[in-house]
Amino acid sequence: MDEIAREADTSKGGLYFHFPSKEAILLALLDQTSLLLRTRVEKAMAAEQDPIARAEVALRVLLRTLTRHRKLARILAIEAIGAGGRLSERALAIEDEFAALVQTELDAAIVSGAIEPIDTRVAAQAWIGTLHAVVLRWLTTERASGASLDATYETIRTMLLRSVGAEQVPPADGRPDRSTA
Amino acid sequence: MDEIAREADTSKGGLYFHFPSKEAILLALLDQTSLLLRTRVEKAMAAEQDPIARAEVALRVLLRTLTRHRKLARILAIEAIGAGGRLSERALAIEDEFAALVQTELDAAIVSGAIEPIDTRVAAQAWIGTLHAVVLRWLTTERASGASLDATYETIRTMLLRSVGAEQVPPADGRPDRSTA
Amino acid sequence: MDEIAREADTSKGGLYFHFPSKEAILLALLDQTSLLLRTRVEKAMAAEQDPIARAEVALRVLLRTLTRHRKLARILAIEAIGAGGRLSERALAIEDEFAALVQTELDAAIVSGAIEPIDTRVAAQAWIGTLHAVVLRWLTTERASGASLDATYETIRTMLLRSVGAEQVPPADGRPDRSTA
Amino acid sequence: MDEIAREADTSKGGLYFHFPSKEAILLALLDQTSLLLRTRVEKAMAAEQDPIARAEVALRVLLRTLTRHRKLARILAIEAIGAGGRLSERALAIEDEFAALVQTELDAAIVSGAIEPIDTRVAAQAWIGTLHAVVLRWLTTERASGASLDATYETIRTMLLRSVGAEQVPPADGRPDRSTA
DNA sequence: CATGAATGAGGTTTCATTCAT
DNA sequence: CATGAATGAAACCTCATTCAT
Repeated sequence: MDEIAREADTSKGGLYFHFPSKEAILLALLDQTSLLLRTRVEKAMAAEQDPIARAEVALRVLLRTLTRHRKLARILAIEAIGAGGRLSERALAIEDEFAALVQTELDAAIVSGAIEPIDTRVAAQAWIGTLHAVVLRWLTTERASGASLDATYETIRTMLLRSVGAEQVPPADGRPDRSTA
Repeated sequence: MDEIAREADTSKGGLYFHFPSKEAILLALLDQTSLLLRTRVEKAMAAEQDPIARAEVALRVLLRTLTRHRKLARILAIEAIGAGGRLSERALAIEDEFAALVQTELDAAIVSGAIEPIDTRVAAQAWIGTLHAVVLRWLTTERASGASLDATYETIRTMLLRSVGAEQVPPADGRPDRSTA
Repeated sequence: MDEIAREADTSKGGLYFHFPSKEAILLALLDQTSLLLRTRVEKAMAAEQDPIARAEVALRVLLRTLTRHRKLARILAIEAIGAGGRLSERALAIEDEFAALVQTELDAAIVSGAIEPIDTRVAAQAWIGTLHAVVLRWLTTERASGASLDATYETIRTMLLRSVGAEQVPPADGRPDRSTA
Repeated sequence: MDEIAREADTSKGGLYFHFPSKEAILLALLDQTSLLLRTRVEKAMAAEQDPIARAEVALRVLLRTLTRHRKLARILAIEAIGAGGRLSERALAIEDEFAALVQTELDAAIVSGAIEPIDTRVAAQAWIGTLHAVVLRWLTTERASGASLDATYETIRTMLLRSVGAEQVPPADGRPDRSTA
């Protein structure tokens, strides 16, 4: 609490005026962070039409945003989960939210016939879990440059699309991919 | 330490006679657990010939063993990672060990032509990350029955094999799977 | 720390709010005590002109003040020295400070021709060491009354003055001593 | 106790077979050390006839022996005194023993007319206290070479002899000192 | 006699929380 | 609303002593 007060340029008493406990502060931080993430992810998804493209761009933006906010990524992917209590619950619930976002698109992709029927709840969890693993690895090694992360992303993008039997959609950079024509 | 001493039916002093610090106890616990896991996984892998089958059985045994030792799974998948310091390092190193096991098989599968070339380090991380996600979900929800876990496993098995472009190998129970013929 | 907190009518946590460690508390106590002693000693020295008289009054006031604060004398003369670490260093440094005070006067006495040339650093240490011995003896025996301490002081005063070859100066109580005329 | 057992090439249990407590071990160590010191000092004294020479050689041998056994000097001059309880008592009693040795010679010197009447108990304490101060300073600074210690000793020898009004006796190396003739 | 595993009281320090100002 | 001194429970660790083998 001393450190939080110092960083926030206020006093410990001031913190307790606004929040009932330390856990409440961290919970609020998680909420705010997840809102930031959701907003960015949903904005990017709105720019895509195809369900698979929407799911894919969700992951891409998630990864890009987390790697731009290393400390928040640490909190979401490591510290909150290991903290126990309501913090763990909330951190996992946030992952669930993003999984639900992905699941919705996978469901739509099944309806449109783009992919074969599959348990989309588990599939979405797997996608988010893979992203989690990549972020975790990046957080716990300093070498990983942005370039290597981009290469890593291309690899998992290919794997995840294949995992649900999706034809390779064009990369998000807009270059049309005619291989499926 | 009081709680550990109580559970171990000994005293705090006795603990410190055998271990130099609390961290050392937990580190030893991680080592012992990872050894148990490795032993079971490698034994199961030895019974398979095909690289993809070996990789697949590794995941299956890992999942089965972790779900049979809920507390150790909690420690490996959640608590050690969030604990910071050497404990986090070790927990991640253990995941890396299993990823390396999988990577070796994927490399062999590429050499044998069973799957297309791919960045096997990332692919193995993705596989383990997916398993991690499944275990995490199981740990943080009590409803999940053994049956639903088995169903979940079948889903991710299919996904993971597809993700590296592998033909669907027969399930480990020996029933031939002709769907890909 | 429990005992310090109790005596100070505060809590252990309160102590740690004001001091970073137990050692810091004791160090501060040593500093405060040595400041008190120095102040009294220097005030008394300022009232004397003759270097030997100034050195002598320093010892007299030191002894008088220490015997009026038995607990602090215990800490300075016994406990801090045996405590090890920075506490020992500081306690010895405090004795050195007083030795330096005495040394300055002995140097002046040599310059003025009042005493023969001598290694004043060692001589000052010897004077302070003699005082230390007297205080130590008084601290570790309860019988010693103020009267016997005064008699003891007269004996060591005579010895110390003789040790540097000083003519017997008049006692500080102002009664002129013509025995050396 | 672990450290003592290790240094003594035995076990903690073995220690407790021979001694009832840690304090008893240290007390025995003090006793043995003081016996060693007494033996050497009394042997050297026996070689001298003149009381003042005997007192002086006592101090010289004490200093020489302590500086040849730095660890024991530390224990006697610092650690035991600060340890509290029976250890402090015993360490001070040992200093008292040596003071008594010196006192006996000073008494004889008074009887023989070599020095003026004086409170020999206090005088002997002062002599030992001066020696204590010199040893303490040597123990807490590493620079002090043997040579500088010898020079220091010459200074305090002169001071101590003067302090009781003794004619300068010849130094113990046998060279007659005629300066006082 | 010797061993070393075990004990447990006590040590210092931390930190989320409270509250008088 | 804000401050920061104060609280005290709990954390990790130490070590003189005991005792079954």
